[in-house]
Amino acid sequence: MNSAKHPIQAVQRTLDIVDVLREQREARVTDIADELDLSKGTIHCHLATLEQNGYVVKNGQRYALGLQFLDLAHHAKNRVDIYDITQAEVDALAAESGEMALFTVEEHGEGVCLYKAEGEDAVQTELYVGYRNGLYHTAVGKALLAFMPEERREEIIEETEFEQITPNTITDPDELREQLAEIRERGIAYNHEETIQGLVGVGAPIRDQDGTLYGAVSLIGPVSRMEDERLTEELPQLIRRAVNIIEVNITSL
Amino acid sequence: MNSAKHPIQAVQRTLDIVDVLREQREARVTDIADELDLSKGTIHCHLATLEQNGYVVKNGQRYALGLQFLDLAHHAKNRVDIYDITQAEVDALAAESGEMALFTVEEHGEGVCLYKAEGEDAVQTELYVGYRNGLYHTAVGKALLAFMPEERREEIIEETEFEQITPNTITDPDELREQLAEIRERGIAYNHEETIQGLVGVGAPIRDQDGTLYGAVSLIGPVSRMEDERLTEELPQLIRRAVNIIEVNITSL
DNA sequence: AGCGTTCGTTTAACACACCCAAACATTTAA
DNA sequence: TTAAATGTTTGGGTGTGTTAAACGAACGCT
Repeated sequence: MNSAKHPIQAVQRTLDIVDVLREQREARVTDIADELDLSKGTIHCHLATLEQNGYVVKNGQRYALGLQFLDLAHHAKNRVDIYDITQAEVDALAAESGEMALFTVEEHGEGVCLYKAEGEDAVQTELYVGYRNGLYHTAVGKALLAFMPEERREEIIEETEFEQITPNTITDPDELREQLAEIRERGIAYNHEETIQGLVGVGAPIRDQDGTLYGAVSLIGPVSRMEDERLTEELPQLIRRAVNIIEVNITSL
Repeated sequence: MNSAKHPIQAVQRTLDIVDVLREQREARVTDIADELDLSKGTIHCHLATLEQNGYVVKNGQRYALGLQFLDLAHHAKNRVDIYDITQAEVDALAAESGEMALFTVEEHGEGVCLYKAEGEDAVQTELYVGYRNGLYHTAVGKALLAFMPEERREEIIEETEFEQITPNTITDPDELREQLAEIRERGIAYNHEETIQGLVGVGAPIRDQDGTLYGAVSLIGPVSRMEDERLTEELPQLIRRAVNIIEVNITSL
């Protein structure tokens, strides 16, 4: 009996091994065997298979993720049609504002950063291309939630485990729903130190004429620079302009 | 009897499926089943396992690579210690020269592009981060070959299948060995339209004091701009400076 | 040097997990 | 409404992945 509830064991083991390598950067056969509670022989076979395919490299006894994943990442990214167009505009946003600019899409109910550009004064964060975030506590996330089909939104909110990351993080589904309604009216979403203390974000969704949601862009920076009319006027204006250019270009795809 | 010669079948199948998705961007169960000559049920189970882990997404009937690979790519990249340092210098190279600048490392006997930066007049190529190239026909590739341990070099040359990509491509192992000796003396490697007609490259290796090879950087541009003393003096000078800065920084790791 | 430890790798055999074919469900086309 | 083509589920047989144990290689130690 195989189905979604019964994943293929051998494949799942391989993915678990990959996950260990992702977290550890380097690991030996024994380390992984201990970690996953499997025999050394098993781990060895899996690693050999992965290595043959370029997904794993070994120097001496240490195994690590292979660069073949870069190729897959490239192809996964280019599946998103608007990637190229958006990249240029996010660069522009970063340059104009001096802050860090991000392009994020939704996948499996989470936000995935697809591109980031650093302006001159950009904050340094651990955020990287591929980083996954809960949608409920970021500017892009709320922008995405606000403008996706209601059905999908409720599905995601239902499955979300709200976590109090900072004092400002929204942990009540109904409070979130209220904010999302406001965002739909305003067209702009904010993150008031809900993810990291001292960090504020402004974001907006990217949609085509039919209202189909493609992703969202945002600017993030320190609370000291993100206040008053810069936060309520200047930056939203920059973002609106960028989103507009992207949306115009969607039609010509 | 399991060993490197007998990879785990189920895992290999999953990797084959991923490979199909890489090439096709989108595929249905039946497409993949036909392509790999496996039953639909089998493909379905594999895809379900991959989807549960975020490595595959499906809209309707169509399956595609998931963005989880971006995360793995990030971690695979950051395994290369000098990535951060090099990135900044490659950016500088691109800005100073106006051409396209690349950072490449060797893996499994091939060159893998880890970072690219586009100068103002940069040529547009299909080359992307993660792109794999034969070492024998690129500037970075020859720079890597020239300065790696002789044993490894011969091992790679032995396994290489030389292909006449352009009229200028080197297809004779001994001719390659001669060029590599010159490159070792000069410290600079060239690609004279050996990969793409009209495209010229200049590259140099990155090494530490012990002579350990870390990777190589290069500038590539149209033959019309890559001639005379710009090719023999100006660009090599830029590259030497960049490499030097990187090499100095290696010590402080 | 020689021993002991600690790895990775190989081996053979058994349990069971994967694959298939076919039935079912679901969508698309006519 | 019917028909065709697709995704999904099922159960059973076989070939395969797992394991434990033995082997070999590479250290570090006294």
